[in-house]
Amino acid sequence: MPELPEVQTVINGLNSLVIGKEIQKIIELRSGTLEWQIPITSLGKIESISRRGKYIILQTSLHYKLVIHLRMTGKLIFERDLDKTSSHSRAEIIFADKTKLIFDDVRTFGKIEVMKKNDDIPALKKLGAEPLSDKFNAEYLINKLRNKKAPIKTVLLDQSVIAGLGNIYVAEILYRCKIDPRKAGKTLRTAQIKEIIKYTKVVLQEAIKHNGTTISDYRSVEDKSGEFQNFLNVYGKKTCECGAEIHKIKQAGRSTYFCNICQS
DNA sequence: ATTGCTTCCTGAGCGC
DNA sequence: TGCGCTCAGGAAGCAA
Repeated sequence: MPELPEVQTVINGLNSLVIGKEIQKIIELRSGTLEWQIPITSLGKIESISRRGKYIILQTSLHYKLVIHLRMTGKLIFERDLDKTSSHSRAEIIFADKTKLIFDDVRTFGKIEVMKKNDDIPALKKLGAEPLSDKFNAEYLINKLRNKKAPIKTVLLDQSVIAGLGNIYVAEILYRCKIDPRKAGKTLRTAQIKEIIKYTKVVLQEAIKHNGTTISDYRSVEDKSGEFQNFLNVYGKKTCECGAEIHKIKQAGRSTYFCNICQS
């Protein structure tokens, strides 16, 4: 599932492949995928691409923007042949130079929203700090954890606390910090909170360096798998490096993997 | 205010 | 071979 490193890898790919391309049209192949806030006949060229949390934002020259969320199985695949199709194509952005960007999404939760460049994106207003920014520091997280009775695992998945983490990276971060995912957020010591800050940045940067994690569906814009799955310590694992069994439990409906020897 | 359950959806994997 | 079941999960919406 695309989390921050996968989304960033997609953006890096888009930056080298679609900047400056004129959007001729966008075709919706499955209803509910594409949402037009306003009727638009011409979007213009793709001017810049940015990320906020797990959202991809494409700015166009005629003062519009496309806001894309891949959710669990969404992929943006660049294709030079207009006739090529994809097995679960939900929408296609057709460029004037006869290339296209396919939005492929098995589980159909992903969305593309077209809106005016200066309009607020409601979902973005709720997002917490970018984990790789200076705003994500000990003081910030201490404040956010102050009243959290919920387990730290659940808190770190909350996009209004940190924008961009998902189930895989939260598991890996807590493993590196040696913190039990079941521990209530507000009970963490300052030293532990500092560890979370540190390893969140370390793990995300390492994952970006390896083009993200591919468990099943995730692919880059050039349809390549990531490599960070080869460096996971707990997510989807049966045995810890220490030799102990990795525990798999449910927290707020999500699976959590951890080593109860190393993480206590 | 906080938390966690349910919902959306499809395909993989499993037992029989 | 094929059926039915469970599981995977990001985030919105809702209920406690």
